[in-house]
Amino acid sequence: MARTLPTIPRKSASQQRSKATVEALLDATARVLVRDGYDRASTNRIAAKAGVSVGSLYQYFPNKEALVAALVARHNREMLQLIRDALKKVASLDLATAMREMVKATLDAHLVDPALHRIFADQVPRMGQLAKIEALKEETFALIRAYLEDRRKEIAVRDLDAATSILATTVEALTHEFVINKPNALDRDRDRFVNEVTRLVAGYLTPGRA
Amino acid sequence: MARTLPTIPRKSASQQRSKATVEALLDATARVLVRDGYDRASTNRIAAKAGVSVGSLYQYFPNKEALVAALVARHNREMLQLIRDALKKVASLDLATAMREMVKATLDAHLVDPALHRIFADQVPRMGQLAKIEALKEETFALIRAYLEDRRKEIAVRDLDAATSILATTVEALTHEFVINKPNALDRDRDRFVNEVTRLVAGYLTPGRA
DNA sequence: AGACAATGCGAGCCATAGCTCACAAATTGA
DNA sequence: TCAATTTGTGAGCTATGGCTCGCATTGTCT
Repeated sequence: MARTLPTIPRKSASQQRSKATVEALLDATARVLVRDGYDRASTNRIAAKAGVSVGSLYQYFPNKEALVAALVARHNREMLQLIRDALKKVASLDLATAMREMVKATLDAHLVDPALHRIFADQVPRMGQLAKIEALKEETFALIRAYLEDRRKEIAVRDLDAATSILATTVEALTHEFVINKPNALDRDRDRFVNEVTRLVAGYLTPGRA
Repeated sequence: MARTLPTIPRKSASQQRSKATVEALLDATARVLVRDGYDRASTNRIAAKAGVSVGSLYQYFPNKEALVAALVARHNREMLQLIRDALKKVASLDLATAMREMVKATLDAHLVDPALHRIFADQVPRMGQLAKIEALKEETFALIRAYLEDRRKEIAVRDLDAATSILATTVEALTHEFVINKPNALDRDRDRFVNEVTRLVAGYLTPGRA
């Protein structure tokens, strides 16, 4: 056999292998969590689903908590990226439009993997490392707060932190509830939802105009 | 010893005894949940704390899930009673005042036992019988919806169900967040909070007036 | 008093799940 | 080629916690 191009170095094959293992474990964790729930998602089951042995699992994650926490982190990164992009795009637009885009982005974020997100919300205990489920909220808070700061003059609110908190919490809670209770919503339903939520928060920030 | 009044019948002493046992178990469950968290709250520990044996525990509750579910139900009953009373009082008042009272009642409800409520929210998995944690929301929904129906003409919303859902979810989420993040809030802080939330929801229902 | 029922007891069974460890296979570098 | 290193394996150890069951105590009724 002609061994073609032996000089081209494969870039760290071993690293590649282990990376794939880690990815497989995270993917399997997500699938098993969704299928069986948090309690029934044993590390043995997850490893089996990933096609690796438990031993390998514990080579990359010190315990079950850390494994799930890593998955949460990955999921939060994906969601947060959408929020970030949306707020970047509307930085220069008016408040009502910006709010609308933020609500839409939040909805999109929740549609990344609703089933998994629901498991996180309903079954994964927020304690220890898992408390970082909340990290998403904190980062979102920072993004929104930065935007509001920019537009401070246009909004009718004294305490910016309080307003940010109200905004972030409200939009998050409403979006979560909507995705859970209307899993089969059509585009039309989603538009209506976005309309209502936008009206709610925009009216709060700028009470003047209807 | 003079056995005084032997003729007066104790009303069903045995029933009384078992009722006390059940109460002790529920109280102990609450305390152990708050102290140790859901996972560490073993039935043995709870029985010990209640001063009864595990066997007695399983005489009144088929399993751990049912035990915690019973506690959740008791807690929800207490909270819901406050909401119910508040809405009954304001049935004839104007919308803004009614909203304010509802927000205040929701806050009071969350202050019944914040630590326990937090455990329910953060650690108790919403599955199986425990899903009834959500029952509180549904009943609150019904109460609010009935009120809004009464005042339909005054509010600027097409879909009453949607409005109710937005209202209930928003107030609940904001109140929850407030109680969690500001556990040592003063009356002054609470008033401010109630003001803001009232403005938010009242502005949503009646966009006309600021 | 005596019998029957209701309630309480708690050592221990059993299933499960997190995690370890001694070993094997793959990969790399020289 | 061959040792050294990285990566993978999975049977099984250990701890834990839900739950049972045979027995004891308390209470009731006649």
